Amino acid sequence: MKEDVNLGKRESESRQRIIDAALHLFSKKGFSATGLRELAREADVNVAMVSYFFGSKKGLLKELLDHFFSGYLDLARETLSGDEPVEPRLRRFIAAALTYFENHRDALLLALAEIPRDDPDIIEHKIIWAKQMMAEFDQRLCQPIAHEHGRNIPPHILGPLLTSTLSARFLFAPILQQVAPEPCAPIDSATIEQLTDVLLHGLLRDEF
Amino acid sequence: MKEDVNLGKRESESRQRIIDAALHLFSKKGFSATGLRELAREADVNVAMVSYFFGSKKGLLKELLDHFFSGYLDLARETLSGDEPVEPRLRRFIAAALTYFENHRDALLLALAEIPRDDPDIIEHKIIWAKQMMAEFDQRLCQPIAHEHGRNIPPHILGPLLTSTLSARFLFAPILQQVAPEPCAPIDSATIEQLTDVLLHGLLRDEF
DNA sequence: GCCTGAGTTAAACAACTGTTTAAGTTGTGG
DNA sequence: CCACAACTTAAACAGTTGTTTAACTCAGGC
Repeated sequence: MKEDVNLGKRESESRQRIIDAALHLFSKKGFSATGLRELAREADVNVAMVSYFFGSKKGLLKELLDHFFSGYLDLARETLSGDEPVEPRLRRFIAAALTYFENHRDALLLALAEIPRDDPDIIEHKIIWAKQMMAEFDQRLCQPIAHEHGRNIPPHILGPLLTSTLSARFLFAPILQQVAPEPCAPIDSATIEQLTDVLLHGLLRDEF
Repeated sequence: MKEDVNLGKRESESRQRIIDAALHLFSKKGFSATGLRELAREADVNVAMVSYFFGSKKGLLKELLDHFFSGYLDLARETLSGDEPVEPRLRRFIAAALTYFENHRDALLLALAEIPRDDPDIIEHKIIWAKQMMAEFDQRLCQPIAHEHGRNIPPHILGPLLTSTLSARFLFAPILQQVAPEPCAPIDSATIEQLTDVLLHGLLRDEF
């Protein structure tokens, strides 16, 4: 984050309204298709406030992505740490990630859209995050799984697999809500259990 | 597709160049962040040719998405049909989908980004596709899995789960290629086998 | 009350956007 | 050769874009 981004002594309400409006609009229309005047209107601020608080439209995007990715990394570290066998740790991770995604649906959709993008202004943050996630998954999941269960899944397979599988419901929810109501319901413990079951079976059971 | 979209008696090379350039640029930068002049430059055509061939920029997007989604639906129908048990059919589907995604990496990334978008001009196609996929998965996978394996996974969970899990490697490849070289290598049979293994274990094995 | 910093605004700006239009070119068939 | 359809182009257009700037307002501290 640039040093010249303005932060008041008190947490600014306008700033938070911009963030909320940005998450909403960016997730539904995409970053580039959302104009700043539309965003400002929804946030009830003047269009210049985005530059004032975030330096630029892209600065706003970076902040949203950084916040989301670092939250995800933090929860992975918290849930995967410890000396227990991998299974309870993986259970904890799955439940925590699903809850995190549920609570940050818009940010998740935005992040998923931005992951494969190659914008030079943004890519470094993503690379830093990806490296840290890969390291965490390798140390905390891939190696213990290999040790305890004899399955060798490299981190560049396991990382994307976990994140995508756990994201799936949320990614498709906006379109599936037009087909059936269930996908938009808040994720419940039965669904968490079901997805946990599928993933634990898939990752920790013996050769098929 | 609008009737006034121009199709020549001979397959137009310019048209195909536009499609190729669009897939490339839309997948890397997103639809809205890709300007038509940039696209025309890469395709070596005049900017008016997009409207000439596709009616509009959005017409081009619709065509790319329709083509991708219908290909995916077709392969699902082909691989999942028949009276065999669900396991060999699911195996076939997984291998075919991974190959399809490998061969249409750019279109996949574009489609994944567009899935949660709510653009009124495009959403109907996605809904039609989603309904058809759900019906296919329900009939061909959910019900047989419940029958043969006693696992009840609703189509609105299974559909997104399969598609996302099989997409994962490709979604993260552009960013992970900066971390390690493997994610960008063409998908090999060992990786297909590994992902098949994980999914079959996860979906078809007994309660954990 | 004054000063200062933070927040806010309206206007301006240069650049870009997708689309349209009219003219021109090319290829094919009679 | 001519007619016609398909393809191609350059220019124009109205609208939109993100950013900048200067002026103003507000709040807090001295």
